[in-house]
Amino acid sequence: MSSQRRRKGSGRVTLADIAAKVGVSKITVSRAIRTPDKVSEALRLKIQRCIDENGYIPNRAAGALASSQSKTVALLVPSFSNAVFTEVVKGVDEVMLSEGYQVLIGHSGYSTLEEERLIETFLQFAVDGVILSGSQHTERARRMLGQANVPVVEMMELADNPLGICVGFDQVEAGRSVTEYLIEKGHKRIGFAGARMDHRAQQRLRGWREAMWKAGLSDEYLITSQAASSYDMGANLLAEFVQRWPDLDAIFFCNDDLAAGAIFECQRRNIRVPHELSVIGFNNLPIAASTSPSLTTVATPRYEVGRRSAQELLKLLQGEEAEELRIDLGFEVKGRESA
Amino acid sequence: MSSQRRRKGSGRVTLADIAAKVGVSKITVSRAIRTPDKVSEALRLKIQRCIDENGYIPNRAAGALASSQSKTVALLVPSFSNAVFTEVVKGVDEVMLSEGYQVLIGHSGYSTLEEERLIETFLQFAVDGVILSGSQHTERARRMLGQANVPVVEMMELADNPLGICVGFDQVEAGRSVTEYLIEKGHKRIGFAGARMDHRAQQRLRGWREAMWKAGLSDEYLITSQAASSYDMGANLLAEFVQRWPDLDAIFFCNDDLAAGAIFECQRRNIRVPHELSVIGFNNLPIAASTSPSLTTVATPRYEVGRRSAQELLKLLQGEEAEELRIDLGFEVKGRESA
DNA sequence: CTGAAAGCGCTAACAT
DNA sequence: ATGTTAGCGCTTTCAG
Repeated sequence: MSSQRRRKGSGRVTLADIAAKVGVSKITVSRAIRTPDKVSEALRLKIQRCIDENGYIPNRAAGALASSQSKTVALLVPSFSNAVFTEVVKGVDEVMLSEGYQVLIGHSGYSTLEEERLIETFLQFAVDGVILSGSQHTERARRMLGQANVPVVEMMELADNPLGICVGFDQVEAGRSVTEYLIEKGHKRIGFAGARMDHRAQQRLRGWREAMWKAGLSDEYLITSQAASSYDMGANLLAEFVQRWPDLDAIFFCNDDLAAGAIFECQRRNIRVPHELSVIGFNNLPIAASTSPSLTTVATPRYEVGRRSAQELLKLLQGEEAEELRIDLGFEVKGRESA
Repeated sequence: MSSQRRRKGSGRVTLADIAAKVGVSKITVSRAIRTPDKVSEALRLKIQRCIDENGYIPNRAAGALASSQSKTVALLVPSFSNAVFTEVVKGVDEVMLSEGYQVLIGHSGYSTLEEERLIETFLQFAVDGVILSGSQHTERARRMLGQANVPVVEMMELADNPLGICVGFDQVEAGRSVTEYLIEKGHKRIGFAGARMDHRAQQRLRGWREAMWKAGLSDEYLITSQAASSYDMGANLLAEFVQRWPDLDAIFFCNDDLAAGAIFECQRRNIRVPHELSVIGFNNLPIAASTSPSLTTVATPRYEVGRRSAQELLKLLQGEEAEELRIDLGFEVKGRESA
């Protein structure tokens, strides 16, 4: 007859159920789970058995509410189809998992507006920290992150004005370096081919341009597209380059997908790489080592960026002050057959 | 003063804060957000302004707790680096987002034990539904899902005994089909090359074997590895095949990554594909259309599998009964240059 | 080592 | 159209 304002509840087994069955208080069950050494062994075992038998699964929403700590962090990447980020995700995930944090992953599709929407969503989940890709965010996203007062790490590039701290490498410098590598090899007419020109690709373009200027070479051999990067797009870009500038020495493709597509197109057109034309890519994705000829490219520390970002976030989460605001993990020009 | 059992709280702006500032009750603010038409326009506007000004972000943990629905679903994939699943994720995400659900993504690294761990974690988040890859799960995972009483969709293969419903295509049939395609082309010595032999790859292998038997052909040309799939592995497998069986007609690689790697190796070895050797892959990833020669493969409806899985889960979430338990989305042999 | 009471921030249920 | 009250399932705080 206990009727009167009955609520549904989830119908699942709760901490209170376990407590009642074992004949202890809720807090003791809670302790047995979270701080086992604060509960006598006998009791702990008894509680554990009851938990197993009843398939009790703690409700984290309740826990988060009570402790105002969700033990989750948000990780925002531009895209899953971009293999660059799969390793970043792996690095973040491994570190966070080992510290008992759950990583909530979102992909913005290279849209800062979608990123803003995701930040809002994840903030609703009361994430304890946020890892973002890049340094380009909407005003509102910045404001929300500020108000929420959560630690933020930006990765993959070194922001001038980091929201919190940033972990990555100098994309401009990388673009410059690899262009200088080509120049040192004696190339003069060096093109830049880009697609999906996100902020990082634009920085590489800037590096190319600076290197060309510095060497007194022309930066006219430039074709970029805002469309998505793909093997096909790489093939198309190559076709356009050889048609417009038949006497080109080399082309710097802003990523390995494009460069690999260009290599395939060269095979079809019987353009001998690197004898007639040098091709370089960016990122050192697995495909770079496998094509024929293999692809000269820039090796980027993606996995390490993920790990380090997570480690730094963890420090902030534990209340430590950041020592370095901009953590540079470097890059390396990887000479192979194509250039 | 008012001291006595004070708790920390999150320090963030809450619904109560907004209610107090506007001078209404909490539930009215709640309604203004969730069911705007149940609040007078004037009040709604006033509340909305206050929310914006104060940067209020609803706490979903609290909402989930109160309503015992989280408006989130879990999506478990074996791997992010496998491009097959990036499209599945995209399909699921698009559909779920459009219905106001947030998708929590986890990757099991092809381990059913890791999958079990993820299921437990996501169940702690009180997800409303779960989408799994494949039909292989641990006993404990099955039990947890059963007890949690959430709708489950398994995707990518057609389980004999689905946990809930399943959405995919017949992997055995696909393996058989593409082998028959080769047989019809007049090939007799057809090899099967596999890596990371997950359950789906094993089913394709079975299809190959069945087709070979049916045609009275030998199934001796078989090499598989439990190691991860990669371009390199494809190249290695090709090398091993041509060494062991120099007179082979064709090789069915269990996925496009392997097949592409094999194509690259053929280029290096000057093995003319398809004249000397036919090569086929599986999945029709973007690379299949781009290599030279382009890759004959099996087009699989990955994106559609994602969308449909989400749609079916949505139906279950709304309490509808499942009409079909096994939803077959088919596949298509995609003839190109390599076979 | 164990427990009682209070409350995290929100929504369901029952008013008016 | 708006409000009151209770309570979701857990952890914190204070006590013993």
